[in-house]
Amino acid sequence: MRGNLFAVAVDLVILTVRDDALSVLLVERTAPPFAGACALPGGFVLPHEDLLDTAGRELAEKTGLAVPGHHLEQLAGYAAPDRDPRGRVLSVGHLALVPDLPEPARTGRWHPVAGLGALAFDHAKILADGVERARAKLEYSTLAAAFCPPEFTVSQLRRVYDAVWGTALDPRNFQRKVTSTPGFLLPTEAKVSSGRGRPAQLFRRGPATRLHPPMLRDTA
Amino acid sequence: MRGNLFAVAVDLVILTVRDDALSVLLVERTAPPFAGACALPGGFVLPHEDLLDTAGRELAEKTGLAVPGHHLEQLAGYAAPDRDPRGRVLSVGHLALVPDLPEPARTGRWHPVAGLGALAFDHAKILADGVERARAKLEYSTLAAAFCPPEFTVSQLRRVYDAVWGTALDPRNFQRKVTSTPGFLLPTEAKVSSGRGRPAQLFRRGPATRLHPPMLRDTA
DNA sequence: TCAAAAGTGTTGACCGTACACCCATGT
DNA sequence: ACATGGGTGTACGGTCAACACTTTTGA
Repeated sequence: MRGNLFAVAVDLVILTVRDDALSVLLVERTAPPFAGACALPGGFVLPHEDLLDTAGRELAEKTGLAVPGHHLEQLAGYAAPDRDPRGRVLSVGHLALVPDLPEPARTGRWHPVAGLGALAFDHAKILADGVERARAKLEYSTLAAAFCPPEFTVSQLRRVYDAVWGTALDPRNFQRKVTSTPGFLLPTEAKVSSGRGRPAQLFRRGPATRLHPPMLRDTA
Repeated sequence: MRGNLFAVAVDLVILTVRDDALSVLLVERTAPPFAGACALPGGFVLPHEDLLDTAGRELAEKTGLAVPGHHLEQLAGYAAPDRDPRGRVLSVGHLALVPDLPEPARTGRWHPVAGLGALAFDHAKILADGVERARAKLEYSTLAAAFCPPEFTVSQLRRVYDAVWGTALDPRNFQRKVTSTPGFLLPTEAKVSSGRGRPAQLFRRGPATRLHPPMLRDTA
């Protein structure tokens, strides 16, 4: 078998919406290269693991979140010859969408993706790809609900769209759109009053995964 | 640097439309494992290469096509621990869309993707992902033209959609849709008469890359 | 009573589908 | 003349953006 050998790592773009801002979990590097810089959390693939296993393990280690029930998908492979000064490392980027959490226990901090500084390695590129994937997927899937807690209101869901897209969607049309898509939102008995105004119906995620027709984002 | 080492390969899903059938270029394996079985063309990443370099080199070797001017994109990484009996091999699948060619010179043969037998390794999965990606991209991009020769008619383009999607789109509405999308098709001076009927206008690919609004495929 | 947020009704514009119809060519 | 495929016109129906309007709460 010809070909030189690579170390294979998995890096995670873990996104959430905090304070109406799309945010990513970053860790600070303590060892060279790029010591002191921010980086995506990640790690090497162990002998018995498939890529998604490694990604799920890293997600659990960094956030305490179990993989089933949280969205995790592969983004792409990154293998530029000089991307790691230590040698030939191929990294497989992954995208995770999680609800807003208390500050993660172990390591890492949330950073709004807007106005972020330089990142270690080619992680800025991986992050950009992840953000772009997330933006695109909200259009034609029900994935926005992955950013919400188990029970949420239509307003919370709309704030997710507005944060990810930088839009200001019309609350009335948005309401009709999502509630009239079969299987997107399951109504619960409960209502919740968030300070002012009429209390909102609480919903759970439904079984639907595709959004037909898609949500349009040009209402910037 | 911890982690065990991988050999890294690139496998190509090279699709075309031949005789109104979506077809893929496959090579027959001569050496074990899977000797005698069909497989996607591919090869190992060389020391100085990035992934797309390797994919472009393989595409040129197998089809004689130059990379600039032909669509080539990464699909995903595949790294199940037991996917190659020789050891730990990570393969990065790539998707190429090419016009109908004379039977490729060196090696490999075109096979319609419908009713294909078993493939070596996990190549059936990679192929399925590539086909699905191609199907999805025709909806919202002008990529269908990548399956056509430099000059083509609206009918040829429609046959691409029908072959990839298994649809029978309405020729009249299709015509209006593609000709009214700015930058999709550039009219040329020439017309061509394909045996019977009124000669058709010849077009070239335009600069547009997105299709807005998307082409819909439910007219099965 | 007022402000604010949740939710419903309605209208006009746009787009996709379906299909009638005309155009240009080979036999 | 006729069949065949290229291309245009048009009417119907669905969806979306915009916005008036009602409902339900806290202050």
